[in-house]
Amino acid sequence: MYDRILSNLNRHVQLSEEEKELFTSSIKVRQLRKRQYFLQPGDVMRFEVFVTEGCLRQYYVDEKGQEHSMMFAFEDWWTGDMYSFLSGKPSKYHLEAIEDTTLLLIERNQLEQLYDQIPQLNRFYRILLQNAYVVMSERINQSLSMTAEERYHAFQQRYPHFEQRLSLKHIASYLGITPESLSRIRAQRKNT
Amino acid sequence: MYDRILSNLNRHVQLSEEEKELFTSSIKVRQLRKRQYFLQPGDVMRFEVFVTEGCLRQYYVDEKGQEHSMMFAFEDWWTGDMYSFLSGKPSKYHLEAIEDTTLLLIERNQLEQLYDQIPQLNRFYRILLQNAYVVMSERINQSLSMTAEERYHAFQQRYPHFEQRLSLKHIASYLGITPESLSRIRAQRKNT
DNA sequence: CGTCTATTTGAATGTACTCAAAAGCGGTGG
DNA sequence: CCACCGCTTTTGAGTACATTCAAATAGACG
Repeated sequence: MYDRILSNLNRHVQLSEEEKELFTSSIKVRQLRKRQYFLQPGDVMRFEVFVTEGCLRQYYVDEKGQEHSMMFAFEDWWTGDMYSFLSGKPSKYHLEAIEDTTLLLIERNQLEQLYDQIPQLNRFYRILLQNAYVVMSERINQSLSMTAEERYHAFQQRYPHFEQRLSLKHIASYLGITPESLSRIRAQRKNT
Repeated sequence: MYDRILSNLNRHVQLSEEEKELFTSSIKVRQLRKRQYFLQPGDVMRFEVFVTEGCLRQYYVDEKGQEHSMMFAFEDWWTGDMYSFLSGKPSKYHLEAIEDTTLLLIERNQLEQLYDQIPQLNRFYRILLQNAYVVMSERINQSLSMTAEERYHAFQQRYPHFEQRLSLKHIASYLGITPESLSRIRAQRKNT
């Protein structure tokens, strides 16, 4: 049950058995079926979310009614809504399971306690966040310097396994282009 | 000298006098004149950087030779290159003073020590990073959902004071458009 | 003052979008 | 198991927004 999250922690910190015990005892489990929502706009995100199975999509619907995928979290990824989680204010995002999904949850208060009880955890979340930040910068970089086609290929290279598990529509909304455009980019590729 | 950085710290953590002493004793100071570089591609970023006076621009030059501004750090902001700082690998970015600038620097090793000596500092950098992350998400959001013109107005609203201190060219490269386009957007505004 | 860079303006071009319709695919219920 | 419905993907035609290239103007700095 907790193997995946513990080995995830273990990438950056070594915890004692008691610490592991303490950590896992703060975890809640949540099952979602495909198309179910974990969070919708207006909700407050009260948890840190770890995906053990399946995939969550975080997306935003703009004033024009367009969906924009901010991130996909497959098994072994952390996700959530940092802004809402920290500020306690309502989220702007949807968090939707795009496959049958299992989540592990840590509530905010619990996490604060854990920070005190397991000092290493500060380090762990710092590293997690730093990595997330670097990935984000990379993405901004790409949105500034690349064409739609280049962004698509960069996406394929960085996340080779995503392609099979995501619909064209979802990938397009992550890249910031229309499904039609992505379809054309793909078609073009095949004929070269 | 250290007032600005100490009151910056004070936003999120309360340090004792000894802790402040310890912290400031790890700081190096660096003066840059307008157009001087603090970092260039290939350099390794060895410092956390705090701007006390002036402004640093972080930018990236892509394969086509285009400049893309990733961020501007005015007085009272932290900046750097997270990726290079953490990994010890060469940076892709330029860090250029666009005004006469004063920087406070904390070397990586020193910071690691400070984390141990001043546990609160973990908290401080976590919050700093969380905020930076939220700002970044916001920016990705905008690049996915807004036109050039909308991004420009969002930029003006969020950073009303930047406009006077940044050139059109720099703003354009931050928004991901050409200087010509931004010039036209501005011209259009005036005639309505 | 002269030089260099930044900004503006114009015309032509291109990339990606919108709208529309057809084809493909998957799931559901009879 | 097949037929149907809804959703996804593809394809086409016309359009819009932003780019490129070029040249003129304005501004900054020595």
